[in-house]
Amino acid sequence: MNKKRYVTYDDFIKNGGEEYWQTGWQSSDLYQAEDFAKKKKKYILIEFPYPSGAGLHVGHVRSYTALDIMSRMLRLQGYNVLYPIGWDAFGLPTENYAIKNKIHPRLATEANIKTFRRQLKSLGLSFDWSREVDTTDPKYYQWTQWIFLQLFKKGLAYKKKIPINWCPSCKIGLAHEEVIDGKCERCGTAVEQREKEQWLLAITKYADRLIKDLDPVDYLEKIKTQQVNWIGRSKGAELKFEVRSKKLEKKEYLNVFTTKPDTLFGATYMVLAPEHELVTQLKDQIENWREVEKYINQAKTKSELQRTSLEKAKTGVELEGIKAINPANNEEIPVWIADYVLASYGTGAIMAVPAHDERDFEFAKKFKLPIKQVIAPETGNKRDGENVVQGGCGVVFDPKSQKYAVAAWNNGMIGLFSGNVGKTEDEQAGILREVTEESGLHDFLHIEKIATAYPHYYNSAKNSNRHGSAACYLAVLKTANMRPTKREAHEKFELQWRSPAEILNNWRKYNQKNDLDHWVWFLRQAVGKAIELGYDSTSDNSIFYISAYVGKGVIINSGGFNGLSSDEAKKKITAKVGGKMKVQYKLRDWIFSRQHYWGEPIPMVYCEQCAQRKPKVLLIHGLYGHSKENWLPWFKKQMEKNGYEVLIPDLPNNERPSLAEWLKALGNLGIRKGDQLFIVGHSLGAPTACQFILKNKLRVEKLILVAPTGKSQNENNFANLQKAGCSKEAINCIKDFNDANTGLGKLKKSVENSVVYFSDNDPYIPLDVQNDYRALGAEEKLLRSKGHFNSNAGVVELPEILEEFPSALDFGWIPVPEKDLPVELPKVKHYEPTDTGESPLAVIKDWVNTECPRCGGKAKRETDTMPNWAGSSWYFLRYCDPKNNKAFADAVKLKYWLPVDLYNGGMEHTTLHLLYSRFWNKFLYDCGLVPVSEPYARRVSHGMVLAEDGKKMSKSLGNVINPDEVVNNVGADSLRLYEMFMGPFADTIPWSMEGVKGVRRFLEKVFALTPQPPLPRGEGKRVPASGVRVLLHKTIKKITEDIENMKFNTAVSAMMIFVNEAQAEGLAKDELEKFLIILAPFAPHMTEELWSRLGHKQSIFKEKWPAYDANLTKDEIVRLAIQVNGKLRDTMEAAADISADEAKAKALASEKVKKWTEGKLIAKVIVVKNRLVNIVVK
RNA sequence: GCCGCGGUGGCGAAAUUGGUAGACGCGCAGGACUUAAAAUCCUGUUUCCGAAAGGAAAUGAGGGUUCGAUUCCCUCCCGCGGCACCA
Repeated sequence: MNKKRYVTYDDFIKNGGEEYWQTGWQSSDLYQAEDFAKKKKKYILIEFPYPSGAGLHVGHVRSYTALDIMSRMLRLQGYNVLYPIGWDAFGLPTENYAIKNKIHPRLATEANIKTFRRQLKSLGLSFDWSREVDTTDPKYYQWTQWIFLQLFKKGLAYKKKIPINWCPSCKIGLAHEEVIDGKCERCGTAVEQREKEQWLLAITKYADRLIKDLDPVDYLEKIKTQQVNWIGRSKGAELKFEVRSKKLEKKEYLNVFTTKPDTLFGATYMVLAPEHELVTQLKDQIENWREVEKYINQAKTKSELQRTSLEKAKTGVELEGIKAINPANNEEIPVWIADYVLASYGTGAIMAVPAHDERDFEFAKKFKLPIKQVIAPETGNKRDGENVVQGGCGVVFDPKSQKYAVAAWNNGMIGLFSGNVGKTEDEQAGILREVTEESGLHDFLHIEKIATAYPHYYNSAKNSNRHGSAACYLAVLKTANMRPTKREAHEKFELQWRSPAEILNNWRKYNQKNDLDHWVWFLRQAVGKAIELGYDSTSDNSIFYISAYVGKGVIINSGGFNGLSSDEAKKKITAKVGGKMKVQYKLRDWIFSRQHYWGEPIPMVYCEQCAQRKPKVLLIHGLYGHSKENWLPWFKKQMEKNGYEVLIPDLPNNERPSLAEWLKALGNLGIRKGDQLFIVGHSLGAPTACQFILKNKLRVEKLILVAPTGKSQNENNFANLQKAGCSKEAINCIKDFNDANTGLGKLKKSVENSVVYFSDNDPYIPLDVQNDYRALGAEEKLLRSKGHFNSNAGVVELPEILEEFPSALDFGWIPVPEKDLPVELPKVKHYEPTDTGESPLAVIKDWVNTECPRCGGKAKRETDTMPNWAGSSWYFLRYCDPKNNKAFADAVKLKYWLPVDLYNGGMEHTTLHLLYSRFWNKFLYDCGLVPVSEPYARRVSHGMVLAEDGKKMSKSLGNVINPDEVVNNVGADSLRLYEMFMGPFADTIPWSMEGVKGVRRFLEKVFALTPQPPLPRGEGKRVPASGVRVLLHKTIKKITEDIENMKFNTAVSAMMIFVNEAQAEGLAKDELEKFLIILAPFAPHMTEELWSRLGHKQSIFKEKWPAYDANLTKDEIVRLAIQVNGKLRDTMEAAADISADEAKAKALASEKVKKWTEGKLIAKVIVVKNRLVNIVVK
């Protein structure tokens, strides 16, 4: 107990009252989470801070306090709460600070952490300090490196040459997030693109799951949508175009990705990204190479700034001498390069459909390329009994009057001149005939087809519902000479001249059923055309313009596909030209290399000798198999192209094989233990492969089994084999092989990685065979309709399998053995980046030069380091077991604590950190190392705290609020309470020093409420009863619910209301105690002080959260509003749950109400229980 | 341009999700205490008319649905955040 006596709250703050309790808490185990405790667990997590030199921000205080309140309440409610803290300390600001001040980043980091720790402790946050982690601690980053190695082993980390953001002034590669508006964050120089080999993580392989698994978790909706948009999944087709050149005999093909294969007939040209490899490949065939080269170079040096600038005018160059063939109609179309096509998305090439894509449209207009409509918009709403018709309308323009001809109907509506076209009649002739019959106009200067649509509409003249193709023609008048019109034209409408704006205005009134939608669209396009042609110089071209139609509709101008809906046509047209449906993502693989000092070293070694030696692939065929069959020849060719040595032996006796014989034959291939070896086994080759590895004790990088035979094959499968012409003896051989295939569990040790392919329609290998190979711990992949992966099922290529092998860029990259981790950051004199753009580590010769872990020869370490997203991608796992030196965390502890029940962070981290950490967690889950596939059950985010001037706090503006000062002036409790009270937790709110005074006054009142010396139990200034007691229980209920819903601002206000009442009415001791407990999470120091002052020996945080009496939270007397016609005229008090009739009678009896109802008819009385009575009078 | 969020007193904001708009706090005004100031306490405080009683208007603007709209629907304006040639 605090021996000091504080008379006022001010005494308490000024004389170290808060520090006293902080010291007390530190030496207790109050806030320590207990592994495996029987109590229910709750894992509450804040994003761990970056310990910058600026110290703690009041924004940190806001979110940490909020979750502190949550944690404290949960503990009081009996939960075992984990609320940990740590430091995300690698990264640029510290490195820059170190360079500038010539101090080692390690020392700077330590100093900063010290400050942060002191500041956080001064706020009375209930972190479990015994679990503190620091990403820059080798004991921590050892495991960050370890996870990277697992990613590498599973083929998810790979090297690739990619363009990076290069600052020519700092001579350094910049991370995406270091580029602000196309300029270097540090020096403001415009950033260039430069090619560099980088480590990438294949997050795109997880793209689908990162979207799907958002479904069950409780994230704020906007966080989910931001993640989904960032991943940017789109479904489409990959289509192949033939490319021809005048000189070229050999055919080349160009793949494009499109979400709209239904518009293929409208593809009138193709565009490649300037970086597309085909461009340089075709260099000799391109007639205007100089011009093309110039454009490519321009695109390369075009800075990020220029690319993102507002000016988005399309540029491009045609590849002269090159043509592509549209596979839909075999038409020759031109090929262009343009930088509006991105190399990094899809295939880096597009088919351009200007009629149905805005960007293509703009490009086509600028370079005068043909525009061909192939989708007609379907407008209006489908109706019963539609007659199918064909027709259209004419938009007739008179250049002299600058007006358009319309039919003005008797009922006030304006129409276009339109009608049906006969079956044998030419469309244009028919529509012009209708125009002349109805208007009399016939002498035209210019006639042009504008577009076709498929409207549903009601024809009032013919009283029928109609649907069908409608074309629109623009007709520019030469003279206004007239011909006689049809009778209908005299009787029902007359010819008038109007401006297009007037016409649209008129249609707005009559278009309730969307019957005129196609006309609206036609008019926009036709007038746009008239403007473009220079006839119409008065209409507003921001309203009337020709545009691409990007919606759905009915297929036209597409051969046999005409009349289909665009959705149906997608699949059919794709199938016709041999394309395949495909999914694309905006998400790119994660660039994981940084050329900086202050990050985790990437634990890889490059060995020149190993790189020179070609890795071997041994492919073992199956029963009846040989090297010239199925996908094997294709595989050999592809893999050799990729730099592998491929062995596909023809094994003896392939019609009646014996395992011993096969193993012997394989043994003679000259495979040695030191070889970098990959083994593929197809069908019966699979058990052979397994036994071959076991027998020869080989080390294998990756084992790939395709449609493996296994003991789970059943008689049915063998019967199928027999039907296919397989002899009984051969079938017995299969059984022999399968029986001999044992000891697979041992393979795990010598095989780094394994994968098994099955097909969903394999007649011989049932999916049960998966069980036979489970001991391998292999990844299982199920492909669609591949049969038994043989040519009978049409499998002569197997592109999926190529992705299992590292690319040539990865040859020679050897992982550091796990026992040698961590690879520690060496001590250096300078942390500055080098002139060559290499990491500063590259110059530390002692460190860089090392031994190859595979061959023992001379090798060099990777000098790039990891981005600072690495350490933060798994820190929440480490908190569960922070001191473990055998594993990143113990599986059983993870099982107890995960998932994180509540995770709070800033919106700025929803796309990167959140996505990256979900990805790593999923990966570890797939490895069986983490118990949940989604790490965070609930994610919320906090709003920013702005400076008092409404701007962001910044040193240069001098508007920073330092939490230390606030704590010194008013105390930590006031700071905490104010940050909760300032507004909704998720909103951005400016700081107000005046506002702090308000909560401080509140705390002073509470302090004064506790008498000294303490009162005996049950006694107070008044006899305990009624009002205050009821309010207390209501307040307990509200605070409990508000904390759960993170509505801290209203919780504080409810406590203020309670204290105002208690001050006036007095308070019994037990009531005061209950109140102090609910206030305790918000103001821990003061409540702890008052608790001891009331005579308690134990901490208030050892108490139980008070329960409320539900009976007391219900009102006995309610105040009802009395409205007349919805306006408040009086109120009345009544017993709760008063009946509707009584309430009505009572309301009608009110004098004030009578004033308003007198002499009027009471039409209706609405009674809302316990709320109001509304009298409707006329 | 697209997506998401928001617009309520002088200020930060409440409003049981369609039911008495402005709780609570700040500020301001008047008063008490004081020689005085600060602090504290009391009273008032959306705007307009009115001495008051009372009345009218009001939740960015306009329209709609409803007995009743800050809340639901449509159109528009403004602010913030994210993405930005993603085929």
